[in-house]
Amino acid sequence: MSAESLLALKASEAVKALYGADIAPESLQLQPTRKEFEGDYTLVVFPLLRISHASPEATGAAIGDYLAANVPEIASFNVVKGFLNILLSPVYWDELLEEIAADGDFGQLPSTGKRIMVEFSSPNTNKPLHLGHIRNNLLGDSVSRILSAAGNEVIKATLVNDRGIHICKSMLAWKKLFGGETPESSGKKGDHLVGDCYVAFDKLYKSEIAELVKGGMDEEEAKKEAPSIKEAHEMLRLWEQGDPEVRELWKMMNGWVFAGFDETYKALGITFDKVDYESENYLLGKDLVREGLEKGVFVKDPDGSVWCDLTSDGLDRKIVLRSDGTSVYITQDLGTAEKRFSEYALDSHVYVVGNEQDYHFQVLKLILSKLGFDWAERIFHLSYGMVELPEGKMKSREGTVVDADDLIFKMYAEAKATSEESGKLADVPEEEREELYRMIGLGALKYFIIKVDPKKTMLFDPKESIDFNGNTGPFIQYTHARIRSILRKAEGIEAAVAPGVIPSAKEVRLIKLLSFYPSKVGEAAESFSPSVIANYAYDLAKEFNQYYHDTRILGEPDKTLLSFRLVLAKAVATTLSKAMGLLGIGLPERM
RNA sequence: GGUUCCGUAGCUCAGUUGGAUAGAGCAACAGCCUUCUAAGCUGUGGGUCUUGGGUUCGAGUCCCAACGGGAUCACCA
Repeated sequence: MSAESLLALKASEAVKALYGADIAPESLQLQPTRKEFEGDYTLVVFPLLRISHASPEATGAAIGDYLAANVPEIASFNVVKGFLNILLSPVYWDELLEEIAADGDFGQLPSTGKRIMVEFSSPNTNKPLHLGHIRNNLLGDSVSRILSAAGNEVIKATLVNDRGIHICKSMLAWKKLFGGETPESSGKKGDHLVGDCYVAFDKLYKSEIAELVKGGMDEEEAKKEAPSIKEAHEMLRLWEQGDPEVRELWKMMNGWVFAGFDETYKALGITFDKVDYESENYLLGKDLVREGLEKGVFVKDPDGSVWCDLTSDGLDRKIVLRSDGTSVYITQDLGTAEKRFSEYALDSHVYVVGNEQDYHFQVLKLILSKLGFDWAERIFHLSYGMVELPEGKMKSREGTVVDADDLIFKMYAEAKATSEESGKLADVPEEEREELYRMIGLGALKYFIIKVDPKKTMLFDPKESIDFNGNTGPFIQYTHARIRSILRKAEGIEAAVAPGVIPSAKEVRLIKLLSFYPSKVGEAAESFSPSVIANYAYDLAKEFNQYYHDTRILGEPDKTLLSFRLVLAKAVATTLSKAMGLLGIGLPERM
């Protein structure tokens, strides 16, 4: 049992014994003591004054006396205003450390028996991935790992957006303007080549619009009448009819893009359990529309289009089927959700999608629950904020994006430069060194993104490179490398916790921090927020670095104490490694 | 305009679900490498938590309003 729950239980007994009132242990306000006060845990007694009918000081002292007499783990207590600070005994910390060190599954929470699907990434195949996608991928990957550590069975899924007008734009531009260029002939990564086509289309399209407007057409009209957009629409129609030539071109260009994406995913260390393609799913949902019409959830307009009226829920009327009978985006999403929940018997489904689609998911959930699916409320939209540049939003079509591949390479190069400057890895084999540079560069990038609360819009300034000092991934990696270095040198020394060691204040703080790890995993899972884990890992690393600075480990003459410190250091390294592992960040043996 | 998210140090971000004197990092300045890795450690300066009300023993945190910023409200995806 954790100290916190033990104390809460005993405090609840105290209240019963002293004042005759029943208070549930979990409703007591027990928290870690702030570091400017003496104590380990603090009971806030203000809420109990109504029961005790005594001053805060007297109430705190009375409960403190009771606890000290009945809980052997308590060494002493003090009362400051309405705060009862409780100090636990050295033996308690020794035993706690021993428990943590011996538990190979520390931080792996018991199974909930639940199966959760996490959908993320879901890229369009008409342009390469950029920094915004990186945030999506890292969040999805990390949330999956965290949910899994919290005892759930997790299925990582992605839905590749491989068809539609945007793909046709790239295809058309390639056909007209790229003279048969291929990734092989140009040496360009496939997704980048297709992205160039997309930009080229946009340029052409805009010039056509300008031309038409000059000729006296109004802009709205020109946007519809530009020859290139009409051609793109024609191409989409041919694609839907299965025209062999169009399908062939589509297959070839998508193949380039997939090869490019694979490289990027590999560099980021991201994998999926299930990959769906929109080209195979886009007809899903039509049955649901039929069903909804029968149930009266949807209505058909005279022109044949089908709508869901959400005005009584404070939203608008939403179209679910066009007048020509073809489906819209949400139709497919309705169908895909239904298919997944029934096929996989999901308990819940998390969608990692940017906050620009908040409205879409609100509507999606509402329509599903109107259709009578009780699982609709177990859909969670993990809505994350945009990554912005100092100038504002990134725009693919205008080329103001931070390219994922470029950024990953820059981080690697930066790590390499920093490392070479220090010369610490001079004797490490080339291949291993390269591996370390990648790990550190990626660690800096991933941590930078993931330490921020997902909800918040975050800023990235390409002119200032991502830091390697301070509250960063490499800081934590460095702390780990230091510990591993000590442990290598300590090989042969027996490391065990012996009772009777009186931990220093710093050591107690470290053990306490370690003991928080499982509850941090739970908290992160509950709020779908990897930043909780990132901030925890930083706190732990920072605490250890302070300890490292003023406490010698290997030089300690007392064998028992030496052994205790080695166990502590190892537990810190292991926990850091687990925590960072949940963020998809590797920790090096040396750096 | 409706809905929704956000507003904390010069900058980037935390803030344990309402608790004690609001914390880190970067940037600036001053120190610490004959001692386990200086990608580290220590110190100094820096705040009307956007503003105004309310709820209560207690508000950065909850409620209301205003101001500022983002997103969204298509027979687009």
